[in-house]
Amino acid sequence: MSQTTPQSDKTDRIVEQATRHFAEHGFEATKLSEVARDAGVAVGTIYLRYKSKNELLIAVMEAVETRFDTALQSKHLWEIEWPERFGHVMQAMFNQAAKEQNLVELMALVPFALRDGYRSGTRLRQSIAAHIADGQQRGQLRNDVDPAIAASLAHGMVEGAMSELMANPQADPTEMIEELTVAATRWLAVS
Amino acid sequence: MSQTTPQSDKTDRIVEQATRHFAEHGFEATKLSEVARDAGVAVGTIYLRYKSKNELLIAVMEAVETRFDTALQSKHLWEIEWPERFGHVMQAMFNQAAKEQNLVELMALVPFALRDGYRSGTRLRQSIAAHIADGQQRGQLRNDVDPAIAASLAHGMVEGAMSELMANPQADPTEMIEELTVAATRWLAVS
Amino acid sequence: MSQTTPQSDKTDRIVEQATRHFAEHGFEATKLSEVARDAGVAVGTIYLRYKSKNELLIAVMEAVETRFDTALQSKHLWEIEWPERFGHVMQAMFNQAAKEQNLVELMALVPFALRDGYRSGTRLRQSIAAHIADGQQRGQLRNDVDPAIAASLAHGMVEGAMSELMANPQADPTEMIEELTVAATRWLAVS
Amino acid sequence: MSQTTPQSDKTDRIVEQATRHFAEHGFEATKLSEVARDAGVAVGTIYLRYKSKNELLIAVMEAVETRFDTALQSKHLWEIEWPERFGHVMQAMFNQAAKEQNLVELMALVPFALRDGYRSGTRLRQSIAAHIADGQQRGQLRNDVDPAIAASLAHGMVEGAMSELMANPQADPTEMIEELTVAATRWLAVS
DNA sequence: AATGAATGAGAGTTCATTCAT
DNA sequence: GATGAATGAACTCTCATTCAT
Repeated sequence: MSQTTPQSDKTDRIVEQATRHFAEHGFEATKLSEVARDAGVAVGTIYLRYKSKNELLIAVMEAVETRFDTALQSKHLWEIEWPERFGHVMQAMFNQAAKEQNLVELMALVPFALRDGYRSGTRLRQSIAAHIADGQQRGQLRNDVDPAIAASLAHGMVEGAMSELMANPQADPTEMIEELTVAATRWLAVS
Repeated sequence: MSQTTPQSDKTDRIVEQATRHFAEHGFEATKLSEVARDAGVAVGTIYLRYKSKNELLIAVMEAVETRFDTALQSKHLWEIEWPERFGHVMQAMFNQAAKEQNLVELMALVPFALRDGYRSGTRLRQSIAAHIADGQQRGQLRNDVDPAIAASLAHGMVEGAMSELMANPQADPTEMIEELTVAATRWLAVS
Repeated sequence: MSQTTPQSDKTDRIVEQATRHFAEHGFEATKLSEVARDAGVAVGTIYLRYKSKNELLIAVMEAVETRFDTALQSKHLWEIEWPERFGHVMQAMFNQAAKEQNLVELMALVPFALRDGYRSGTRLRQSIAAHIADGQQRGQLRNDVDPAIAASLAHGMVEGAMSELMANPQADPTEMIEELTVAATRWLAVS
Repeated sequence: MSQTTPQSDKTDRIVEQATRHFAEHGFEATKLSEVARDAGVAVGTIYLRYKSKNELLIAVMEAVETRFDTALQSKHLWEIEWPERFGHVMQAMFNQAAKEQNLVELMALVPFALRDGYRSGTRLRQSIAAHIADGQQRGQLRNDVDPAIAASLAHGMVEGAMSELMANPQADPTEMIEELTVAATRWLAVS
């Protein structure tokens, strides 16, 4: 089903290594020569696919957001009732954030590199907003809250939890997810 | 009353301009030559005070955190009852975050530049945690929540709100603060 | 017969110009930008070959020593009997020293730049010591002198002669070589 | 007899520390701020006495040469007969060179820093030449050698010996002085 | 399409020198 | 005379980007 031409193979390896380097060292400290070396291609090959380092970063960030999105749009998730769904949504975001590790931090960095052309997190917040709107339509979430605003606050809470976890490695992830769920439920569920 | 030696004068201008440049362009894109020029000093003068660009960034971040801290520790704030205090704390953080603009984003960036020696946001989260603990002691906030966790989630929410505001300039700050307050109240106030 | 790839071509020009600049201005006063310009390459090209200015100096010094060495190890020289060989050895060192001009002075400078990793003159002194040992084995030179010590004194004498010649341009090189030869012969030849 | 005003006191300390720093780190790597600090004066004070770093180096080198000179012109030395005097002259130069350590190397460096205005070693070679001329007048040294040339070769030999000693710390100074004396005697003494 | 040697603009940093106090 | 904070020119080194092969 999925075609793997030699080209797409290289593209995949480039994005994979770029993701790793951006996550580990940040944007500026990532050297295209090292990305190329680790991807097993020549520097020039990267430039056949992306016009600049900036564009490569955009491609990486879009891939990250797509993965978040996919996690949030799994059919299974949309079938769960509220407020139980909170736990699952939080868990999904959290899992993804944990996998992507520093890329979550990196997303905050993008605006500096690319004042224009890229607004990180937008798609992600839209997916969360869609979940919340769904809950409102089902009458299971309070409808006195703008889904977009609720989504950005919820997104911020997950990032806050990740941030605490990174600053404080002995914190307990399970406890944090639970607290996230409790907070969201009290705040948004119909009483 | 307040002493202003020529030295401290220059230091102030350097930190002020560095803050502005870091906030507007990020760490790497900030040029010390421009910071110096805008502060009205020579590049070398910066180096009399800070051993490196990294150290200058640390100084800037510490000043930012101090300002947040000061806002959160105003005596007046600590005299307000809960859950009303939520509104004022949120407002205070929000005001400060709005003033510091992109520095909030920058705080997420620091770890890449200075993987060690600096953990941004820690002091700020501790101040919030102190407020929450205070509310618990007064019996006005639920005490089944760890203040440290609650603080990081609350901090995240404010950042999420700021992020939304920057991505979406026609969003209404007043509405966001209100929503922040409502969310925190439902989540943490004793019912 | 002799392969000249574009790369080795550039390397040669870089070393050639670096040699000239180091010799004319010393280590610190040599500007890589000027070396690059005179070699007809970009600064970055130098750094593709040498990790730092220090490494470039080492490469230059090694090339100088190699040239001295080659001059002293010419098969023809080793076939001459003692004490006649003194004249030829002295002449060879002297010619080389005259060609390399200030690089001889530069060799004394290296230790400051590279306290470690490079000991200049060592190979040269070893070559001279080999000649002297050869004369002793043939029974044509006194064998109550340690060849290593004799080599360092002889080497010093040549440098002293060069030094005099540079301080005092109207001195006569031929006379100095003759005097060097006489001194060495009286000192080391079996009577 | 010798007046020690506060000024000359400071001058002495400046030259003393400058000597140490130049000897230990070379010309370029010597920082006037450190010299000043170690001499217990302000940087500006150095500039009240010397117009530039170059001039300070000249002052240091002149002081070094003066010390060598003084050692070679001690009345006692001039009363010794030849060829015995060789041993004492060699010893005197050697002692001084050992004390001044790297300054001997530094003397070779001066020409780069000060292409004009200073020719190092000249006075020293003149003092040696005077000794040799004295031996010739007394009929105790061969007079078929130009004292100036002989002096430069002899000077070179001592530097060669020092150089060997620095490159090869387990070499025996006593043996080297002895060898220096033997060489000079065979070369220059009337048979 | 792929390569990777070459480019060169640009930044952080240092430190001799000055001069107001 | 003495100070030392301030200056700013100048250097080494990096790395995104290009392009001949």
